[in-house]
Amino acid sequence: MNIGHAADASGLPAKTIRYYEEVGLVAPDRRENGYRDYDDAEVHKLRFLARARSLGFTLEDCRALLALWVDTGRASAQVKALARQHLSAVERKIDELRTLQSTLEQLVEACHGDDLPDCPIIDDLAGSR
Amino acid sequence: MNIGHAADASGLPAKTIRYYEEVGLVAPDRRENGYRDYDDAEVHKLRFLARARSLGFTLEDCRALLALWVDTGRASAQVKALARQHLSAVERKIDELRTLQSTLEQLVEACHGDDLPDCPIIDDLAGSR
DNA sequence: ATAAGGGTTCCAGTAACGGGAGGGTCAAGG
DNA sequence: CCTTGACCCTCCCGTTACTGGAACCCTTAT
Repeated sequence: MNIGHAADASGLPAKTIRYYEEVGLVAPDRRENGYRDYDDAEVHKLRFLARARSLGFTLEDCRALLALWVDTGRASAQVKALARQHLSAVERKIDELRTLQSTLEQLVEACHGDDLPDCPIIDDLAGSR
Repeated sequence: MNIGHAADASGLPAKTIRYYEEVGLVAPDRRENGYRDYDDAEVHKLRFLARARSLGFTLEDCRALLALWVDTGRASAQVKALARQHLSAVERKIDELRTLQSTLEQLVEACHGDDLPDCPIIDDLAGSR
């Protein structure tokens, strides 16, 4: 299976698939003409990666998850630990953004938004309170 | 004022201040010996930048905000528009992360996290439902 | 004279790709 | 037989906002 077809089958752009190969996440065979040749196992890997990335795991996380996937003797605790770690990071990020959100909301609300120069947002940035 | 002192006064690392100069956000004088020399106005600019960055504005946003700051005839509507745009981006990001969060929570909860290999998280990633 | 603690420039690396140049390959149609 | 179009290949650069490090200069104190 050529990379274009593998891209369709996995939902990943061909560019991304080549990149994943470059960083050692997949390793398709090569044909005589130099074309990459994806078998079902590699395509499955690609879909695994696409799903893991869509959940926000980093590529390094993905590498670890792939390893746990192929290791049929793994402890589910290992997977759970990774997922929980990632979940914590996501939650921290949400908290961060929520703080930003409320500050920005206050500023936006305080600003008249008319054609006069007086602006509480600029005043805040300039440190004049 | 040397860059080290300007760093202390603004809360930004010296490295960052040099970077801001490289991208044209600040332009301190130079002394005979080549050292950068920050006056109060430049330091104030640096603090403005530090505050804007802490609110999550991109450097390009910061460039625009600086321009609006020095333009004493600006309309506050322009500032408000920028802030609102940024606020929207933050809110979109929060929504994205919340979706991730709930999916991850479900997966984490479904996983026993023991020393057996059975793992709903891996199953999800592998697409076996 | 030397050592410490500034400062300077430039280069490389980060995460995860996307765009584009320049070129080879393959199947179908005139 | 040749061409066209759709693939494929390998580089290399650009993205964001810095951070670390190397190699070197300046100033001040001992």
